[in-house]
Amino acid sequence: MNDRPAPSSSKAQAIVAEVRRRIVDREWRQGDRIPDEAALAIEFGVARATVNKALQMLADEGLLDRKRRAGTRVTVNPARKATLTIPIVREQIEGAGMIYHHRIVSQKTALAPDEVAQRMDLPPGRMLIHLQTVHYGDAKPFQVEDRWINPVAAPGVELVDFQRINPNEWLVRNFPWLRADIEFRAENADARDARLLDTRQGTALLILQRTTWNDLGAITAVRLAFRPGYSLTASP
Amino acid sequence: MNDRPAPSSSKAQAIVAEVRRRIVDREWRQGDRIPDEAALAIEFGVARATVNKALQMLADEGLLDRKRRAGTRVTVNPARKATLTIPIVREQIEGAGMIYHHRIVSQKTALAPDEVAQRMDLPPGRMLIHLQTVHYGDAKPFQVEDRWINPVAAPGVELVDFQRINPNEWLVRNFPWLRADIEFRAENADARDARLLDTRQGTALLILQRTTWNDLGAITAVRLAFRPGYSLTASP
DNA sequence: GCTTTGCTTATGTCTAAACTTAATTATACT
DNA sequence: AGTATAATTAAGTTTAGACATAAGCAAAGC
Repeated sequence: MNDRPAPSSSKAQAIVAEVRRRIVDREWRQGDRIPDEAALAIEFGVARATVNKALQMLADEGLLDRKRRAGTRVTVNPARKATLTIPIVREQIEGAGMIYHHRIVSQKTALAPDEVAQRMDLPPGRMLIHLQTVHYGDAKPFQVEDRWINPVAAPGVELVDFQRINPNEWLVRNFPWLRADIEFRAENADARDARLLDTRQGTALLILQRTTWNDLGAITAVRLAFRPGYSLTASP
Repeated sequence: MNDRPAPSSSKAQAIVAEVRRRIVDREWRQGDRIPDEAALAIEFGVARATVNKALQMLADEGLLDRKRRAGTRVTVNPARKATLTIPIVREQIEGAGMIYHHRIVSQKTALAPDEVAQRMDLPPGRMLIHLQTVHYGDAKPFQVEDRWINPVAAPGVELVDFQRINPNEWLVRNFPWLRADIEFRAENADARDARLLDTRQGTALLILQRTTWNDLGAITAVRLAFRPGYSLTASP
């Protein structure tokens, strides 16, 4: 129900819960300065480091604002954060109890279009691998993937048989990334999307667009179009 | 470019960076067990607690898997996490240098429809406040909000003048929540969406649906429809 | 062979104490 | 008054040491 790391029962967790309660019950109002770490340490009978850990968690969550010397305040307008897990398609499909398979619709080496080169911070004129893949769950199309891979940052990509392992899994297993851009959007299905996803042109699709980099430059830029009606869940 | 909490320069941060480098450079491969905290503490010349902090950060990020006694391993299939900040509409619009205003299209007390009652975990037959709002940036529609508010969990809601303060801001400032459900979806604009967002019926819209609870029960359930073409950015 | 039991180990958590650093407040100076 | 400077404070970080706990391992028992 709350943060990931938390193994539920620990002094720090208990403090997190209690502070959260005080905020929700409005004992501590938005903008209020709360007692300092030393005071809370005495109140809860723990070391200051433990209070520090608890308050840091709440600050990461966006519920508290902390500044050196100025103290800790309850965030006034918490622009709350949500964490979303971007799963591996296959695991997602199999996790839902369906049979997974994928199909490479097209694979070729091609000049990066301007739009792609720009997204990947590459000079124009680079040759990239272009892959189009459909992922199926129980033989029904689940996701359409349009991917460009940079062989400079992902050496060996030319030799992979993507019929056997899908492009995402191969990349994820072989090229951890340092930085990524992730973007969500809604788009009306074009003719190709519609055909591959077995739906009508114009249907609203959830689009995830992601570009990843390692120390050698952009690894890959991908556009994922989910099947109509798909919804993505985020946890606060 | 990386984690939120990080104050950039600290021993723990340096360790995070170095471990990340070793993973990216494949000195430590996926599935490999890495040296234990004690060994890394000696290697980096710091206390074990410092190594622990650094490795915890990387584990939270999903790059490492840690288990008691079993040691720490590089995650095999990192289902990476992304954080998205759900901003206050007004701040978002003003932050983009536009003039913000909102318009309450309708406000009434009404019986919760089944679908809404279910989403809010409420027994059927509850009276809720139903609000429809359009948020504008420079007089162009930016977001359409369809909201149900539970007066039991948000007492005082009946007395608020939502022409003056928009529903979201009032709620956020007065009723911090404990738990939330957040969901993203794409939908084709219906007639009402199209009219309010000044677009054509059928246009693909990004939809954010969110329900929040405090200790008194569900506070509010809201469906936000963003203007066509809007994209949401997440950071890893 | 299979299961149980206990030992061992790596991480998880906490503590007390120290030092660092940003930011506020007070003070002295112009 | 306005500005520069120093003192103070609260959070940020680190350390060394301790104990807790889950999980792997091996020996003993069935």
